[in-house]
Amino acid sequence: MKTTFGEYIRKLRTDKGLTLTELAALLKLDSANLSKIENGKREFNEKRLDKLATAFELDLNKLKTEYFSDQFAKKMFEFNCSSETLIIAEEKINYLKSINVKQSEIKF
Amino acid sequence: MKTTFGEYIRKLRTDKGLTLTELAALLKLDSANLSKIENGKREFNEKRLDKLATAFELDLNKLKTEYFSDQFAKKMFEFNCSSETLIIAEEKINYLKSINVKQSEIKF
DNA sequence: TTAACTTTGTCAGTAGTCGACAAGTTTAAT
DNA sequence: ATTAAACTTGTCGACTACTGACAAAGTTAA
Repeated sequence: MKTTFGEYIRKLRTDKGLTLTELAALLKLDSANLSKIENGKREFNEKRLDKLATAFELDLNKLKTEYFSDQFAKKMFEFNCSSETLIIAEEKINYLKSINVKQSEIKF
Repeated sequence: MKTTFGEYIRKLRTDKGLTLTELAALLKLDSANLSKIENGKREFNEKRLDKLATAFELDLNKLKTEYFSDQFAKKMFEFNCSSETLIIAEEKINYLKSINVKQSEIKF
């Protein structure tokens, strides 16, 4: 699982013996654009994650993990972020969750 | 450091006794929009990170850590991602780096 | 060679972001 | 209570980036 998201899709597709055109149809997108996605020249739109999950009978949560980790890695690579960024990110998620709880408490 | 990026800016600003208008001028943006940023209703554009660093004499790397961790946390919170996402992200960064090294080797 | 598959380039349409301004609200001092 | 400064919120046009679509070129394997 250390591949990019594009490489990941490609593997899924070829393992199932599908052509770009066939998978593109399932995902409701152009085969040329799917090619670009697999080669990392376009982004896969997160709105299509559920379609991808159904196409390959995958767990959506695993897919989200694969997808968003890819997004984050690309950003951090591009901007040369320290690996501490991910640690702080985790802290912030908890902070956001706690805020959310508080807000719910106030609301109801 | 468990705050959002907006709260982080606000703290920096108020600690220095600056008004929105004053800081906005330093960052070359509208005070109304800076208000939205501090309140999490608009994004802080990453292109302005260096201006922010100079305004508060901060280390740009620390600032990037703060900024991108915030971005990632928000995404993960919004899409309810598993915390495994961050672990996989770290693996992928190493993968990207190794690819990059290989490409450099080929190129030169 | 030829047919299927894949890659690459381009472009118009569209969606989302950003700067700017106006109007409204809050805060603090008098 | 009045005022002024600080802050918030809503809106809108301009700008930018993303997306779908198609054509054309390149690759692969029979």
